Amino acid sequence: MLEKAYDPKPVEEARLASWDAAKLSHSEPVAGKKPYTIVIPPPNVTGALHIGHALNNTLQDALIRHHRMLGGESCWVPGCDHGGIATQNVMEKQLKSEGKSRFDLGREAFLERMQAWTRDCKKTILGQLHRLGASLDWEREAFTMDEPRARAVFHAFKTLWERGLIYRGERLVNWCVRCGTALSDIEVEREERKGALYHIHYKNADGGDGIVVATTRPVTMFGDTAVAINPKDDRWKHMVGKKVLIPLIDREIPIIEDSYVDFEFGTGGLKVTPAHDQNDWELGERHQLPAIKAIGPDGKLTEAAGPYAGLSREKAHDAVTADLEAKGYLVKKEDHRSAVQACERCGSVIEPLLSLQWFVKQTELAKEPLRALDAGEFKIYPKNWEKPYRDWLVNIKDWCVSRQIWWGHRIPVWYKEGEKPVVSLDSPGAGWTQDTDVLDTWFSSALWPLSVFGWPEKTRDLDYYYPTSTLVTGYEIMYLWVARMQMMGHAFMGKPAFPVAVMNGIVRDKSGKKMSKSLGNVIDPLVMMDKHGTDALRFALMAQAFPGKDIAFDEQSVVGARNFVNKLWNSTRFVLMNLPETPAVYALSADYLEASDRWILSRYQQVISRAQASLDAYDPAAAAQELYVFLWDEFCAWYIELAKGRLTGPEGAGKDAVRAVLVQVLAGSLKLLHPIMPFVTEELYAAIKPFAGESAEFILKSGYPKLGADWSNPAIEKEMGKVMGAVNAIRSLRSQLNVPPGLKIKAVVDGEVRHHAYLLLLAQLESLEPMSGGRPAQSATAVADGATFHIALAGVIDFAKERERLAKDLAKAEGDIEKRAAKLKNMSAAANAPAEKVAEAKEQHDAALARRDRLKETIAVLS
RNA sequence: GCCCAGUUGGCGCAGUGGUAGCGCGCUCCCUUGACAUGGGAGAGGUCAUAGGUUCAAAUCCUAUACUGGGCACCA
Repeated sequence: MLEKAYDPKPVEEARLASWDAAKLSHSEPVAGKKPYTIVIPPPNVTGALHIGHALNNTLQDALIRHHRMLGGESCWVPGCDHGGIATQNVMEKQLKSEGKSRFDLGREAFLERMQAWTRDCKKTILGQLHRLGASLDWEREAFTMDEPRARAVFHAFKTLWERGLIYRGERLVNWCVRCGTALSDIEVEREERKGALYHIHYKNADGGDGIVVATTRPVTMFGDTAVAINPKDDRWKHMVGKKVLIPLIDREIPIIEDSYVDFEFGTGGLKVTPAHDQNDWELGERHQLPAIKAIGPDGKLTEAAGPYAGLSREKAHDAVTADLEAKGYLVKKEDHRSAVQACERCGSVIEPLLSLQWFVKQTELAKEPLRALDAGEFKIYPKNWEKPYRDWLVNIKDWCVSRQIWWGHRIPVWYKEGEKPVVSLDSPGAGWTQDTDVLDTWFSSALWPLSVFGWPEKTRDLDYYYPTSTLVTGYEIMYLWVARMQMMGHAFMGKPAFPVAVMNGIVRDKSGKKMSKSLGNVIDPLVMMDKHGTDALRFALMAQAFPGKDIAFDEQSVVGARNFVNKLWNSTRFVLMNLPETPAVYALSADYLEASDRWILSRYQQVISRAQASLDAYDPAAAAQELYVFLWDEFCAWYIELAKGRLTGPEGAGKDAVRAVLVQVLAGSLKLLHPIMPFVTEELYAAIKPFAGESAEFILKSGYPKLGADWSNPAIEKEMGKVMGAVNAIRSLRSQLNVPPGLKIKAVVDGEVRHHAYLLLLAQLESLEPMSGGRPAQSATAVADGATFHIALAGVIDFAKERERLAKDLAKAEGDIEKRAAKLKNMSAAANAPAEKVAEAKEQHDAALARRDRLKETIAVLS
């Protein structure tokens, strides 16, 4: 017999062990069978998983399990991402705490240490996924930097190079001074920061008045190669063609005209620094201006800054502004808010820096993904993400893929004095040296759906599993990852990597703030699992995972889910208690069924299709809620209570019939819940399956629930609705009169109501007789739809109070009638109101009238 | 500046034309043989605002306000 309360820990451990032993989540190509494939968004090896991973992976697991139950060959590929800069930063922090830097170790020793760290980290992460119940195909574990993936990366690089889509060139790139590397455009975040706008006087070289320019960053002036004005700007027109001197260093630069300059901003004079600003770079190109670097890759000023050379950006800023003021160059300083770019990984301010980098041309690669989107070959859920995705592809810029870090795939290009560079995995021979940069981590991530199946080899797996079926990931990496996988998929396989991408939201704290270590509001999924059980965490997340929406996560939701798990446990316990010890099969049959049986079967049938439809629409929250309400409010609260009538009675066909309904509906519900709560459902299924006539070793292999016949029965649902209404009315009356819940009372009924036995059972009635003659003395009245109940309570009833209570009911009823009458009037007057709806409204209106009349009648008798 | 999403009871959220729902919290009652991780009964919302379409609007349209996000930015 089951314990009184569900204890997750032993069940989870035992079930995981049995699933592993049976290799339940392993997949091999099966000829003629269409696979359902998902590749995991590989977590970075930066530490442990957070609650967002729990959401993302539960979502995928639910889809995988669901498809497996539907009979598909499901394959979910696990793995981790080496995580480039993010991971290197973690290691550098570690080193720093030891008082070292990566340069102290040297490249080789550093990479060795990274490998060791990676091994540990992978173990942690995969262990956590396992613990979460993720039915990943563990034999297919991949890593973005393992040998097969390295081959894929090399092949991709080489192919793109040969197609002329990769080039090296000196461009202005986003440079993170702290990380010491270039970044792509989407790895920088923009934020508005408070700053100042400095108006600086540049004197004429020949001694004239000169010009005043406005800038937020005076330090960049050492890289100025011109001052630009708008050709329509009369204030400065006379300056065109003249030369001015950069303050403090007195280097001569020309005044040029360009319509880019906004003469309403600042002073109308724009200092042009091609080496440190994108717009200035473009201006420089137009006017063939030289680019002078004033700031180096280390964030310090260069020789171009004369006396300030060697100072950091920040120190130089202070020194330069102070000197400008002291020497009278500073005309004005005003408060100014400006957009600053920050490194997404470390938050430091990005320096636009001219440097030699590798780029992947994007315009051509974006063509096929765009076509696929427009052709409906690729869909994003929820759909509103499709527009930003399209816009990004349309306006795409070349992708800077080289990073000046050590952790990553080294760029497979070799150089030798006097030779053309060669693309090769290994050294082409003596005297050749390899490029020291590594590739952007997203380069290997972009190949993930291909590389995990052995591409570039034409493997059986690749042929079978590619393209994958669904990608589930957070919307924050739609450009970084989703779009790039599609580009690579089209480029190398001629097909999208997946026809569907499902975007999950961000798990925030309960007040809606993003979780972060510094805020101290991080929720550890492991802690939640330990405290409340894995199924509870999974259910809590799924129940809130509305498509694309962020979740405000409150631990209370897990407690609620834990209670639900326990409810499920106990409902099974109840059913088992009412079954014989020696298993017998209770198959569903139409014989001996009562109204309540037909009612729950009708409801159950609807739930089966709705749960499936919701999951098919990638709406797990709808499925979870549907199942929650069905199980708790309908199966437990009503059906089990009604079943007790027969279960406490004598053995016989009727009792076996109710057992069959209990067993079959419960077993099916467990299957429906399994994708969301795998552990408890497996445990309970094992206990119930002999009675359900099933023999699958695992619930996952038991198939999706189906009903042999069509049990849909709207008439019974309506009929039972009336019974429930009557029960509620009597219960309400009892409660208001403070009748003890256990006390059985006598009642008489005026009007027609069916299923007296149900009323006796659920409303705690001793008897229910049809009213003969008048209303019983000393009684209170409950008015339900179609029937009036009087319960005799000698000595208990305060007539004044009873009248008051009924008057309140009457007021409600009158209000109700008013609304219904207005609606009916509207509809009747309208020519285009559907007849069916009008009839419905009429029926409701008449019922309300009848109810009011019966209330009035009762009140009249009382007074 | 452009675009997208959101605005529903104390809190978190469902609800795409026909009498406002759920979870949590709150109030009262109940340890009745599945479950107090439970049961029963309640209180609590003019569905952001203003217009419009419609017989009928939380739901469709248009504006406005606020919140969040994406994109692009004037140095």
